[in-house]
Amino acid sequence: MSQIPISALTQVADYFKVLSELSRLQVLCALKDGAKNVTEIIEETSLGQANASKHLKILTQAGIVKRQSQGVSVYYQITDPMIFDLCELVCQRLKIQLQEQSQALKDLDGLRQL
Amino acid sequence: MSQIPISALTQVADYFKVLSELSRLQVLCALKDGAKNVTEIIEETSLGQANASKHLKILTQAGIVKRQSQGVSVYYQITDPMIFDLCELVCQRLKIQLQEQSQALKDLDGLRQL
DNA sequence: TCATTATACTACTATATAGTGATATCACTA
DNA sequence: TAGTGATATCACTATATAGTAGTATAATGA
Repeated sequence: MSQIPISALTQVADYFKVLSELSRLQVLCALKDGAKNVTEIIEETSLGQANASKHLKILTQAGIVKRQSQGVSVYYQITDPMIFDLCELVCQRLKIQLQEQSQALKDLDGLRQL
Repeated sequence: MSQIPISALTQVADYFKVLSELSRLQVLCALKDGAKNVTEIIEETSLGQANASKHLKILTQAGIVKRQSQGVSVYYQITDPMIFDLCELVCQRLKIQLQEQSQALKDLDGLRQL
């Protein structure tokens, strides 16, 4: 029945999994305006060094960021700005859901007055 | 520094987390062409009954699907087709990455001939 | 060469959750 | 009202992974 092969769906799920951690989204936000080295990323995200390093590895392996040594430090940058489109779509959706909830609350409040 | 508040980013991460499981994507695919009841969903996805029920609850709580009792059975349907846009974007990206990898392999192969 | 700084890796703990069998609940029917 | 089928929930196990302390490696400068 499923037209889409499991293997493809698994890859999509894995991609979403990379984006499903607050810490990694924080790293991506830190890189939104351009490349930064690990120290800068740590400062901006308040992640521990080892932890930041681990997340950067995961993001690199997923092809979402790109690693570039420069002297003693390592610069990371976004490979694919598409991820911000993804986030934007999700944000819009969450906003709509909030509005609907708020409207439902109002309706409920109206009911109470009967 | 981070313009985006942690709380908003957390919600985005949570939304991605819901989409980061193969089983849940399978359920969503099963619902792509319209509402189905739990039995049909189980048949199409080969998930266990308890497991399917759990995933349907998670998808419902995330506002991605909608639950509707109809007699003895319960029908679920997609609330927001936007998720398929998300999947499509990710698929496109994965395709590009595959192409790049394939090209890199070719380049490596060319190198070998020198 | 030694010291220092930046980054990565290893080993570990704690937590979250996917999957599953058993049970509960609910709607319908004989 | 008892029985049946559909769905949800509970309790449990197994697994994955986020965070962290400590250590290793690599580049630079004294």
